Amino acid sequence: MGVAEGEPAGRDQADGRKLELRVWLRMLATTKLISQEIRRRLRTEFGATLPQFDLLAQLDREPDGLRLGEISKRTMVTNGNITGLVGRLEADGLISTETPGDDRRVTVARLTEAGRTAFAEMARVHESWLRELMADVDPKTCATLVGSIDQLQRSARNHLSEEE
Amino acid sequence: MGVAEGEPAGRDQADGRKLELRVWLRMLATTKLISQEIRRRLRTEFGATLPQFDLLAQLDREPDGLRLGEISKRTMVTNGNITGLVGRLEADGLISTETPGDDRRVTVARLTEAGRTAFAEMARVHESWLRELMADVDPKTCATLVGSIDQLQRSARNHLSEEE
DNA sequence: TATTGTTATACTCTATAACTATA
DNA sequence: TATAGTTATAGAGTATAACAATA
Repeated sequence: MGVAEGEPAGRDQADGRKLELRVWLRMLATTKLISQEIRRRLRTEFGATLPQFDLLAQLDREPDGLRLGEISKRTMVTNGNITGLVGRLEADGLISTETPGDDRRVTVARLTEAGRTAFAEMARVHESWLRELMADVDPKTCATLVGSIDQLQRSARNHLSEEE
Repeated sequence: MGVAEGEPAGRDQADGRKLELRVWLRMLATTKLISQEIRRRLRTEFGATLPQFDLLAQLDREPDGLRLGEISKRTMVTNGNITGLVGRLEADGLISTETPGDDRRVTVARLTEAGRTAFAEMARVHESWLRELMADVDPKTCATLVGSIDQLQRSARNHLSEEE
């Protein structure tokens, strides 16, 4: 979890047994490092949190809005906590909610015009932060990473506790 | 942030401009997916949290213990919050603290015997979880990932806000 | 009965700043 | 004055479970 691994770099290939652990520890540390920086900047520049940004990003690509349960799945935030997140964003005027159809249990959230405008700017700046933070990464490495991480994500999904 | 990217997979290489963003979003989502699972298991099996596990792991590789400030750096947890973490772990009997030298400002934490035993078991099981979750990942991909993520971490470190 | 979402709760993490004691 | 760590505080995240309304 921590940054320092405290082990020589040369034996990465040799010691295959703990390779998964090494990948995970590095990934966790790196993600923590970057996400702390991104969270800090989101807060100071936009007064937003990462889960809020994530939620807005999901709605931004769905002009018709999303049901709260679907938002919960996509953001990996539990239903009960979506209620609070949506409440805060609605209070800020960035999203609105409605019950669109006949099923009165359903709530759909979507971006307001103000929310769409605000998110566009946030996304633009956010992307530039990532380019900046990853400036020293070889583009080929970058391209490889996308696929490798996808593979990792699929594997993890397949082996979560007892489902599907 | 979210899991679904909602874009066709084929253009990863073509659209180089947003490659950094794509890497980051996938990495964040994957890390969240896995760490939620790991946190859940740590809690149910050992009553521990991820930051606690991280702290214990740092102490496990330092038989002489670590100063709190050093723990703070390695775990990327602020000084003020280390106090609380250390307090909880000490209350559980897993670590002990002392002022070893003449400088009475310094506090060093180290694993107790019980803590070392408990962590050994936690680490063993934790490693098996990772092997399980990453079972479908090609070993070569795994080996590549270690280096790629290291490169990414170094880049991010170099471009954090105004330091070093 | 199952589903959608809300409420309630408890705990932890996260971040900041002011503070104490020591050097 | 600078450093090591503590205390205080505020706000969010995280997880669980019980619950209401609807289907």
